[in-house]
Amino acid sequence: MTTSDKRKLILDGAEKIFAAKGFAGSKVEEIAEQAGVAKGTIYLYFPSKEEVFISLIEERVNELISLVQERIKGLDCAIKSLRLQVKTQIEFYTEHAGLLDVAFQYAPRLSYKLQQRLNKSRLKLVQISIDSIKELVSNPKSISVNTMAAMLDGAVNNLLINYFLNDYPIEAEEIADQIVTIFLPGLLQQQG
Amino acid sequence: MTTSDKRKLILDGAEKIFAAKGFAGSKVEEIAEQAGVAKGTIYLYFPSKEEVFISLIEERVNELISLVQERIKGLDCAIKSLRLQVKTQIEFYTEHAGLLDVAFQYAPRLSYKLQQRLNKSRLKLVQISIDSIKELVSNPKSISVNTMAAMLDGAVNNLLINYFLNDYPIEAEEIADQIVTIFLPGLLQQQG
Amino acid sequence: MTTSDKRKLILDGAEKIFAAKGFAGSKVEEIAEQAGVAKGTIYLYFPSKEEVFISLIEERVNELISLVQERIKGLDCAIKSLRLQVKTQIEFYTEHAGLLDVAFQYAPRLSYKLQQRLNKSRLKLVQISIDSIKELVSNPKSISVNTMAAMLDGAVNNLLINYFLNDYPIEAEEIADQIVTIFLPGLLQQQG
Amino acid sequence: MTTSDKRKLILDGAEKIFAAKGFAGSKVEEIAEQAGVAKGTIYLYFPSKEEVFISLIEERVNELISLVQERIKGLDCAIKSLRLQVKTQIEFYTEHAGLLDVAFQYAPRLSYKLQQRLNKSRLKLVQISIDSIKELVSNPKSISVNTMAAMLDGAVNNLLINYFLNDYPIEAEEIADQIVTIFLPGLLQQQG
DNA sequence: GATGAATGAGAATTCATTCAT
DNA sequence: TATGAATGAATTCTCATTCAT
Repeated sequence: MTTSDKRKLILDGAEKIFAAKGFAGSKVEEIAEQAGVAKGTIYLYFPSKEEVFISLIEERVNELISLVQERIKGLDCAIKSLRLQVKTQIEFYTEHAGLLDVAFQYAPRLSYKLQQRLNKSRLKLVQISIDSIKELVSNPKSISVNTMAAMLDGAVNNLLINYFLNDYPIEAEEIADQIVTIFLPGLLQQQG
Repeated sequence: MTTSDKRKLILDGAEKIFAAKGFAGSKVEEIAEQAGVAKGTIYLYFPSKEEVFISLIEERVNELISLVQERIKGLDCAIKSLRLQVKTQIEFYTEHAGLLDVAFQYAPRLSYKLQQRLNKSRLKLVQISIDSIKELVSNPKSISVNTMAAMLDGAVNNLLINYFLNDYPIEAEEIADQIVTIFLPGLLQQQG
Repeated sequence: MTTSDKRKLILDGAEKIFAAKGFAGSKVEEIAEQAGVAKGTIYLYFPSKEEVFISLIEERVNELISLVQERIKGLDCAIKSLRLQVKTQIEFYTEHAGLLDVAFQYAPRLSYKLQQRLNKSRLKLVQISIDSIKELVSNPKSISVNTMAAMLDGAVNNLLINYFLNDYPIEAEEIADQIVTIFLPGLLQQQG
Repeated sequence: MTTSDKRKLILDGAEKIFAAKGFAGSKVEEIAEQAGVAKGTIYLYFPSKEEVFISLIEERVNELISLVQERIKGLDCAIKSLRLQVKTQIEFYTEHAGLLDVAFQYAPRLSYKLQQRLNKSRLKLVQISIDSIKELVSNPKSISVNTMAAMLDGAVNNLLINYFLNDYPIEAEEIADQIVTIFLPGLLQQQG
């Protein structure tokens, strides 16, 4: 097993625990157990519990971005592209349930330097939606693309939380359709 | 000073600290200091730190609900009613910045009994949006009112976070307009 | 029991443990137990184990200095004064066996700021001998008073360690006599 | 490279680290690094960190003894012999600054068996001074040779520490002269 | 022999809660 | 009622030692 295999093992274990219990509620020992390594091993790969946390978020955000970019590459229909972006995001959030919420929730308690790193990741995430909306609404009339992207992201997120809370099965296709159905008319009316 | 005055004092202090530092990051001592009472006094009014937390959320959610109900009472235009509901929510969230997010974030780490209480509050919140949308869209075609309400709530929330992050001034009127502008077309098309 | 009583209790407990086991070998829990308080209580009075250590040394050095100054006050014979100073030092070291050695041993591992504080105490200690020798040897011929004081202090210290190691009973009178017997001729020849 | 070469490498590395940071403050990893070997290699040559420590002291003490014996062999003047012994000790202590102090400081925390071994080394060291004083003071009047030797050793040690603390350059000749100047008269008066 | 990744017992420190005043 | 000193369970991080390569 290579060094980066073990790093991945730890991050995967950390994700399960952090997503379930939040940052403060997750014990390093639990993470180690979940990852199948010893407590001390975690400190060979990361200098602190906080650094495990930040690294995990950065990793996942980058994965999501790569995934979206790869999938919508070459699509020529802006509506299809938006829908696919939303769907990919839903699938990813579902697979990493709760993690990203936990992530940004804890930001204010981290050191300034770590907050900066987290915020960079957060901005990368919103950028995905910004790109998709830009493609769709080239000259928005009255609302900025950023604002529209923020609404879209929030709607996606909260709809998922709602599904989780009610224990509905998450069907990415269906949810993506619902989102697009509600948003598309409003977005299109923004076309200048 | 009456008993309920002191209770209020404690909850107000707790809100400031919880909103800034999250549940785990907030020390009882800090809350006491912020409230201007001694640490021990808090335990005269609440049996535990967790109970302070839950009581605070319940209190604030009830305040928001009363406020919305009072404001939209007697309005006969559904669109105006929706807009006012959104605006009120924005003003309230702004005043209690971060608190409600913190609240629901911590839910999974509380005991089952306390989670039940928190979820009741959460459902009450979504209910506000459900009521407004029901008024607007009496017979939705393909998407449930709950789903639409969840999107709306998520969009409101996230837009606010976006404003905070970018240090834009929060103008409730303007933000409410933006939300309604994007959502209204989609919602109206749902009219069966 | 007043606040300073408890502080004293902790320092007394710490002295026993530090002297017996050194800084690194002493556990905060043991110190607490020895002092008859809970582990957490120590952190009400001192911010860290290191601070307990430094405070203890400072306290004891100040006590020794006061004791010597008080005892030799008013003596007009320099030889008697030197002898009394040596004797007092011996009695004090005996009562606080090993503590001061431990103290200065650990200096290099403390932070710079704490080292400064320790060194101040160390200099205060040597100053006692310097004062006594100055009184005896007003115009030293070839060796500085500081140098002579350092030899005297070292001899006192090591003689005591030697007694401890061999489990001889420590008779301050006798040891003071031995020191003075060996040193006096050499010191007097330094009289310019 | 032979087995004993590597052993020497490790002990030399250990000395630097132990002298600078004490026993508890020295990490096996640092010692390995300083010695230019891997951590695991140390455990091929020594069963534990403690054993590295004790072996180091024994080695150095034996070197010092050999050095003194060799140098004063054949000298017929007892005073010159004493002075040379002191000077050799000073040179050795200077070269191995701090090591021996560290050594005996840690004795109480070692296992009984290891303490015995350390004490044997300590006695060997004092024996050097005892031998020199015996040569000078064949029938001491009132103070035992051991006692005088302990004073001498303490004075040498402390004078060196004093020089270190004040950052004076260590001139073995000069310091040996100062020691002998102060001690000789007292010692000679002990001649029965 | 040599390596250094992995282990896990052990220690310092924190902080919710209690309780004597 | 109100206080805040005292408690000790719980948690993060360290580092001597082992062992597979």
